Parts: sequence; C-alpha cells; structure tokens
Amino acid sequence: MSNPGRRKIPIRKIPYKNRLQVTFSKRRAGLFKKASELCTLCEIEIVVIVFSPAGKAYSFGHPAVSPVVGMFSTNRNQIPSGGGAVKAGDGGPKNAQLAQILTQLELVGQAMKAQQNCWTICPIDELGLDGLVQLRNDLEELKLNIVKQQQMEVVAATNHNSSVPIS
Amino acid sequence: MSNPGRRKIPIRKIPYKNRLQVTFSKRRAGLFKKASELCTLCEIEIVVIVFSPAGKAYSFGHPAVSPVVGMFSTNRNQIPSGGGAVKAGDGGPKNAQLAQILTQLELVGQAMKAQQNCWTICPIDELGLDGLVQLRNDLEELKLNIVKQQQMEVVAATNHNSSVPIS
DNA sequence: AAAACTATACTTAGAGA
DNA sequence: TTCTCTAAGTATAGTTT
Repeated sequence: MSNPGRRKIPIRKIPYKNRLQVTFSKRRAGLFKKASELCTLCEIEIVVIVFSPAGKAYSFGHPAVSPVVGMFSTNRNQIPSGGGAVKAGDGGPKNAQLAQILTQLELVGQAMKAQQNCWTICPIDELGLDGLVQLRNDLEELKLNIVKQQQMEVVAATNHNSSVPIS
Repeated sequence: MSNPGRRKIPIRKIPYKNRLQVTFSKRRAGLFKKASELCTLCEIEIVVIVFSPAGKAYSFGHPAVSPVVGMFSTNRNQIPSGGGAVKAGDGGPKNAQLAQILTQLELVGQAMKAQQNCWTICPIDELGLDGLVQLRNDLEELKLNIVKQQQMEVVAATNHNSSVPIS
C-alpha cells in the first residue's frame, strides 16, 4: 500500500473511468457546498447545473431556477406528470443540434422540478412534430438575427469564465 | 496587529458590507475555479450563474448556456445591440414579480452574451407594453397548469441542494 | 476596488471497507 | 455507489500595501 494522503493531480481529463466517477462525485459535492456557503455568507442568488459524465443533471439553486425556463411551456396546456428522462444523442431526431437543444431544455426543466419548483417545461416527447418544426424555424430565424457574429467558435467550444460583471 | 492567517468564520450572512463584498469576490473566483476544474477533469458540461450582492450577474459555463434562453427572442426581429442593465427592484413595473422575472431573463441573456454566445434575449425595454402583457398572460396560464401544487413555499424560499440525480 | 501576504481551515486523492 | 481515513494540496480571513 502506497502512501496515503492527497496527491497532486494535473487538471486534465482523468483517463480512468472509475477514478473519474469518484472524483466527479466528490468535487460536485464540494462545488455545491461552496455555492451554498456563498449563498448564505453573501445572501445572494445562484444557479448551478452540472451534467454528470453519464449525462444526468444535478443542480443547486437559491432560489429555484424557476420562471426562466418555465416560459417554454406557455404554448402547451398539458403539463408533464412523470418526466421520462431524455438522453442526449438518442437516435431519433434528424436534426442533431435541435435534439441537443431540446435535451438541454428537458434537463433544465428536470433540474427545476427537483428543486421543488412548480414551473416546468413540457417533455420533449409531448411537443409533437409540429412543435419541433416550429422550434426549428424559430431557431433558424434567431440565427439570422445575430448581433455580433463573433466567429470564436473554437474558443466558444472551450471553457469560458466571464468574471467581468455582466452589464 | 493581530495574527494573520485564515480564521474560521460561521456560515451566516456577513454583517459587514465591505467584508461581505471582499468575501464575495474571493469566493466567487474560487467557485468558478472549482467549476472549471470539474469541467476539465471529468469532461462534463456545467452552468453557473451568480448574482452579486449588488445584483450584477456573473457566469461560468461550458459550453455556453446558449440556446436555452435564446428561445425567448423568437417573437422578436430586433436584436439588442448594446444591452442596458436592468436592476432588480427598479421602481418601474406594477407587477413586482413580473419585473423580477424579466430581470432574471435579461441577466441570463447578458450572461450568455458575455460567454461569446451568439444567442441572446431581447432587452426588456424593447419588449414593449404588449410584450409585457403577453408575458404576464403566459405566466398566469402557466401557473394554472402546475402539476403538483407542492405548497412548500417557505422551503422553496430557502436553499435547495438536489443532489439526487435528476431523472 | 484590487493585490500581496500568512497562517490556518478546508478540500480531496488514493486506498480500503 | 457510498463511507471512512490520512496527509498533502488548496482556498481563504484578516491584515497590509
């Protein structure tokens, strides 16, 4: 048995699946604790959403994420009862990007629900084909209206820490 | 001069404004660093949005928060150019809750923009009265469609740490 | 409003249960 | 997955610049 005690590890992707999983659990807990402390110490609002390596969503929020995403169900009169998880990259939809967006919506909605929040989004599978098409059209239109076409796609694909006050 | 070095402080609201501000800055930086490390180590997606004591929004995200909130501008063909900050609790609107919601939307949009993201929401002041009324109506309708009327309003006003996998 | 500085408090890697 | 344990690594409270 080698020397116990914390050892320094490089901040790069952990190549061993089981170690990665353990580290994820520990550090997610640590992150949420830090967020919680910040909330209490400074009496502020905060939202944290983390997607596990397996694609599950974990969230911390004070108060709940609530109305922001709740808006998405305004054109629905059916509200989900159970909430079947939708995995990213499920075979189905023809537009992969759209599918990914919908999955994000779904997961954020689930995160909200898990936080005792009453607002929620409609499950993707209840949107129907028409809804999906509408959604896509809306997204296409949005794309045309981009303000500054900052072509930083590579950068945007990496981490971003905007410590600059946003406003 | 008293002994330097870290001292234990209780996790309660810091009663001194200047200390609170300093602690907020330090701990926000620490939180974002932790989030960044978790991202890299486990190759996962994460979103953190923090509102400062002064009401400014700071965000960390990998990748950008993007399409989720971008949806809100689908019924607009004007996209914001500058983006004037909207302070929470500004005197204006008659419906305080609505104002708060709109502010959240605005801030999230700004957070996204600060992350090099092309998608954005329209600034509140461009929504117009009709837009606001529509928004309120949508919210009212949403309220009627709540699944489980978990009357945990007191609890919901406090911290929530849903470490349970959401799905 | 930000750094630098210290010494301490807290987090966590690895191993084992 | 989750817990404990140890010791090393890191974050940070308070002070000073």
